[in-house]
Amino acid sequence: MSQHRHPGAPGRAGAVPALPDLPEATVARLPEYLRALHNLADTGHETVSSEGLSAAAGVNSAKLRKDLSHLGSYGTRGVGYDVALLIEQIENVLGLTQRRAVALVGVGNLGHALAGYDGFAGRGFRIAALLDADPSRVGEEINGLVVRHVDELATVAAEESLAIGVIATPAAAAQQVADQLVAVGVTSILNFAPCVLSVPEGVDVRKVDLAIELQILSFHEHRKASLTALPATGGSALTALPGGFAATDTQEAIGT
Amino acid sequence: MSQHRHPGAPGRAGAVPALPDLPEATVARLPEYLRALHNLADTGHETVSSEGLSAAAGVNSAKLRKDLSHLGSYGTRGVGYDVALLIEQIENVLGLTQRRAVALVGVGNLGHALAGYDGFAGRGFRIAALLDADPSRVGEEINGLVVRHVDELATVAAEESLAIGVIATPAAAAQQVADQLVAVGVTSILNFAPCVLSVPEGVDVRKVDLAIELQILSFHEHRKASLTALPATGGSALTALPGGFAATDTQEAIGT
DNA sequence: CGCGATTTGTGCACGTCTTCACAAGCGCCT
DNA sequence: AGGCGCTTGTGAAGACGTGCACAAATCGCG
Repeated sequence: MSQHRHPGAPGRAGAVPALPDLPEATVARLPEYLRALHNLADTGHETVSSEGLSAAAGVNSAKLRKDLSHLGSYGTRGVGYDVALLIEQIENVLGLTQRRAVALVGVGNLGHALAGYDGFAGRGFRIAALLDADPSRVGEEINGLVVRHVDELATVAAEESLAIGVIATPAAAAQQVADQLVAVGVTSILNFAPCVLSVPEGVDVRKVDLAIELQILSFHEHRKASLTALPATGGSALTALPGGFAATDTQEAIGT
Repeated sequence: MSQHRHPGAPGRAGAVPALPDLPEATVARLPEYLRALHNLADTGHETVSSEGLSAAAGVNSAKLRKDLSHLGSYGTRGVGYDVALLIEQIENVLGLTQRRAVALVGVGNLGHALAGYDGFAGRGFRIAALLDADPSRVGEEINGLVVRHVDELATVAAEESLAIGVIATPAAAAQQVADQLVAVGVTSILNFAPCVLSVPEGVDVRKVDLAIELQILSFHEHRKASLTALPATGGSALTALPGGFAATDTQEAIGT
């Protein structure tokens, strides 16, 4: 039951968690593994093989093993991974041991939905404040939180240590909000506004854009339509895929 | 003003648009370029250089040129790209010339927000139907559309050709909805439910998971905190980044 | 105690993506 | 017409990510 201590893990740092400098692609998949692991834990599984976990997470088993190997050696050959231990390790690496405070700016259509999203509390986050620039929205109560004016951001930041800012404003306001977030010390931003943010070095920005996702799907749809229009060069070109389909964020064809 | 005809473009297909088999990474960035181009067009720009466009889209200029070169040669050396022409070409490649019909399943918290999202109409999509399994939600009118029961999916599909299905249900219902979508011929799915979907070959699934995005940010936050805790080995390790930061979906540090 | 079944962890080869650096091409000015 | 500056398009090299295939390690059983 070692709380969080790699026995002889690689990576030479002092005493602290010892960040193993994970590949970015691995980091992006760890949350996926974590979710699958929680599911397994809830259904009473004590251990899981790389094969089983990879199936649950929708990835290749070799990839999963390589990903996990970057965290250290937390598996037992011939047995598999201890579910509880692995959950603990991944949460540790992702920094989810502390419940991070999230400030959500923009309480419009999307902001409302995000404020009511239960995936926050369940996955290591806590909405610390709802903010909006529109005075008519200030004071509204959503999910037990009162909307405050965005200019109170400094006050909010003083009250508690904000880790992450979520921008759910129109594109026109996003840059200004980002600047305000950065000004109060936020160094991680999740941007739902369809625009590019410029931020100083050291600040991370991730973007989620619904329209972009749809357009990527549209491309594939367009491509598939063109393919079926052709007389299928070389056998069943549709059932046996051309073989360049699956990519970064696209899952495809996981059996029956 | 050639409507859509590559002069001597590579890629040997019959007469139709001639899909050049773009790299997936390029496809993922084209929508970004498209948005930047629309902004430029709205502000009166006739042409734009790769440098200018790449700055507006938040990417490297060489990458942008290589991406665009995959579409064909639509630039003029010494001048740049014709904004209107490039918009047309990208929309053509992405299959946005036809307004694709989107079926949105799950009209809960998030579904409401998506139904009200104006990025659909503006970017080549049209919500063809709102569906939900909850009878108490059926009949509700959102944004001019009436929510129908998910079992009517076949009827909806018969009425018009559904291109894309969006799943905004709880995770528990997502797989069943996906099956239903596939059953009526949908071959592209955008999944907001935090779970892995299994679909037959030839069906594309893209996933958007808020919690995952936050957890990835959490990791970087965690890492940055650990770094500042150290006595900064080797000069200003914080202002001069370790140099392995920027990745797939993460923009970082775009100057002042 | 040894053996076989099982599963992890990883070296290696391959493919994809990114970035640099520069030749080729275009327009403008003289 | 010729030259000059600017910008595209691309070859090549390097970084990164993926997946195979197998050795090393562990458990259970006879």
